[in-house]
Amino acid sequence: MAGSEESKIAELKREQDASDLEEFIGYNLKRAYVIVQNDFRAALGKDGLGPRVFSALSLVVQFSHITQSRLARKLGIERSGLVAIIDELEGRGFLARTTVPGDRRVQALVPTKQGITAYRDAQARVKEHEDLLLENLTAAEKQTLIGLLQKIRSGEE
Amino acid sequence: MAGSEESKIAELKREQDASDLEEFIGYNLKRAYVIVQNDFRAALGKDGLGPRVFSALSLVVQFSHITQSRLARKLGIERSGLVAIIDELEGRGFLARTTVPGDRRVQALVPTKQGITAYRDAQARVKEHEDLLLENLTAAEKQTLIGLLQKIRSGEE
DNA sequence: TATTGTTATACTCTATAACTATA
DNA sequence: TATAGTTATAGAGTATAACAATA
Repeated sequence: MAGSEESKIAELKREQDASDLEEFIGYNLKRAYVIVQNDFRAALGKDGLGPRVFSALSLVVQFSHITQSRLARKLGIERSGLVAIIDELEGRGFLARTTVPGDRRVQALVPTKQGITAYRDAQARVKEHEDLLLENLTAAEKQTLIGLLQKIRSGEE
Repeated sequence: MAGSEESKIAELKREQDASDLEEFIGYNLKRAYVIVQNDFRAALGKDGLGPRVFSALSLVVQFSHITQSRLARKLGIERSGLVAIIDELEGRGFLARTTVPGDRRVQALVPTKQGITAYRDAQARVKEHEDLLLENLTAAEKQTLIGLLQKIRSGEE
């Protein structure tokens, strides 16, 4: 009877998991990403920073006086797409666009004290949520995962 | 001199990689996903199937006579979002909406011969591209990655 | 000529809500 | 009442192309 029950479960599992799609890295990445992203939004709440805005703020806090062009390159998005993100961060009072003596084209992005505090707070909350979401992964597995994802990313030009 | 050159490279690498963001699974997932997705689109060309449409076709080929509701659930999207995807596949002649005797609400999705052929062809091309893109990962690493991603996915309700 | 920030625009993906026809 | 498919709509996210100011 244990055998028959096992086979029933196995059959169910096969029907659920056997899809060709499961073999594609891309499909698995997408599905996993959606889960983690939803968790991210839950962590920071309805009026909290979105993932893109959070990432931009993170880099501005860490690399004060970075220019928008450099930031866009770091984030892997277009300069034009960054404008709205910086507008939002400036609107929230988390950073300032400052002029740079010697090159009046660029606008160095400088985090405010409030911005730094908000980032530290958000960072802690996202970390906490992510840890809880991924509690069925060991620390070693998480490290392996990050390593493999960065290996994929390392091929980018 | 080798030492000084090494330290310069190390310093550059540190500046590039030291970001807090790199510690987040979500950020790494997103960046890796974008790379693989772009590769996917390159694999199937400008007028080829998009990732979502490919995924839907895959499941219809594999689970013939699946209903739209079941398919949407399998793909993790809303019923309403699936309509345009099925429209496109039907427009390309890759599947047919067929009535089901006994329940006139549902429309069983049946792949055409052309649809099956197109899927097999696309599947092979995507696989080939993905293998090339990820050639710096060993087969074992790819298996590990898929396993870890599915572990994340397994927590979903 | 090239680069920085910007605007305008369009396209993809996705969700929510409401409708219809069935059950 | 509930479900399947559908429509309408809106909001992210992103890219492309063009522009003004500056180098």
